[in-house]
Amino acid sequence: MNLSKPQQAVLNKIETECATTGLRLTAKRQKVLTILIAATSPLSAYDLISSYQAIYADALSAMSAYRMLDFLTEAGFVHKLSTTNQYLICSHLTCDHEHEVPQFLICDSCHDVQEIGIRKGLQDELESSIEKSGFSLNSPQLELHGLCANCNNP
Amino acid sequence: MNLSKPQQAVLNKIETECATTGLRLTAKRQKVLTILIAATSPLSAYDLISSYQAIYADALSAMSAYRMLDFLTEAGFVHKLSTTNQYLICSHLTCDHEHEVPQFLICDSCHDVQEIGIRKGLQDELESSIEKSGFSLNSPQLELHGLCANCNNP
DNA sequence: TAGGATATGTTATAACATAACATTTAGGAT
DNA sequence: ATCCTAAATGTTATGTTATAACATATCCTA
Ligand SMILES: [Zn+2]
Ligand SMILES: [Zn+2]
Ligand SMILES: [Zn+2]
Ligand SMILES: [Zn+2]
Repeated sequence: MNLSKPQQAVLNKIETECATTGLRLTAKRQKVLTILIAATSPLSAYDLISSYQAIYADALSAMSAYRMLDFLTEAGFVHKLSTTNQYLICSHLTCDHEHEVPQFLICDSCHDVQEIGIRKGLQDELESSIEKSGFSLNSPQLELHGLCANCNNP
Repeated sequence: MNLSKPQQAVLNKIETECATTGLRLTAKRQKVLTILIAATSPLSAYDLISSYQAIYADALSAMSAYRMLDFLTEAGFVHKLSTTNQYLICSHLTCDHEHEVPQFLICDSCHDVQEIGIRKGLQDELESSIEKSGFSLNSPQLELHGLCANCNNP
């Protein structure tokens, strides 16, 4: 499986981070990551399984797929879109800035997804408005549905 | 099935609104609504089916359940939590103010859910920050996970 | 190189959701 | 009132997403 240069950079970054933190990036996990990095749109778990079979000529069981997706999500390399039950590589792995609260703009027409970071001040206000009620946030993630620029002006 | 006074008010409000707008609130839909209004926590579609069977001694097929949930959601009476695949009655049906962007605080410990409205200015900023990228929002709904006040201070 | 922790394999099944087509019901036009 | 049409519901089957439970393999460390 061939990755473009920027895609390879993402993989390298993850490898480095795993080496540093002690997370185990096994061969299978790396293959799964590679598929997600190369994907042009979010994949369902079973999409991933099909791709894996097609690309590596090797089976990936549902159980394993979910375990690996959990691992990668937990580590922050991958995000899950819970409105569509799909998984995608984080778009901000090779950025300098710290990773912000992920906010996804999901086009309901062409299914393109853009990951943007929520502005700090906005996030703060969101959090403070929430914490007034005694609620403490875990990890907010916003999934916003609508139409992308292309689909708006066809 | 007995509803408390405020619960009955919610149902009445919905009945009135349907009468006004021409939406058809059939007997089955009303029964489904009643269950959701009386529920103390969000229900999965299959929870609803079980309750329906238990309470009305009558079958509700999965197909029908999903169709009714779609209808009620579409009408704005019910919200779906896509992070948990559950449905719940809107908490703001009998409020005076217009319904705001729904924002759910979901306790990952006790599974309590609180529906709050996002402050107008915050919503505006969220939207404008998004629309700069040419994206036009459909109906944003925020689902935020964390710990509720009770579970924070046990 | 033994032993424990972590990861993966395997099988089965649970939980969530929709397709396709038949039948019934509600409400308006004649 | 009767017909007509659209909307709602019934029915059966199946597709899709996700996890349980237990076995085996692999990795790391002492
Ligand atoms: Zn990200
Ligand atoms: Zn689009
Ligand atoms: Zn609401
Ligand atoms: Zn709680």
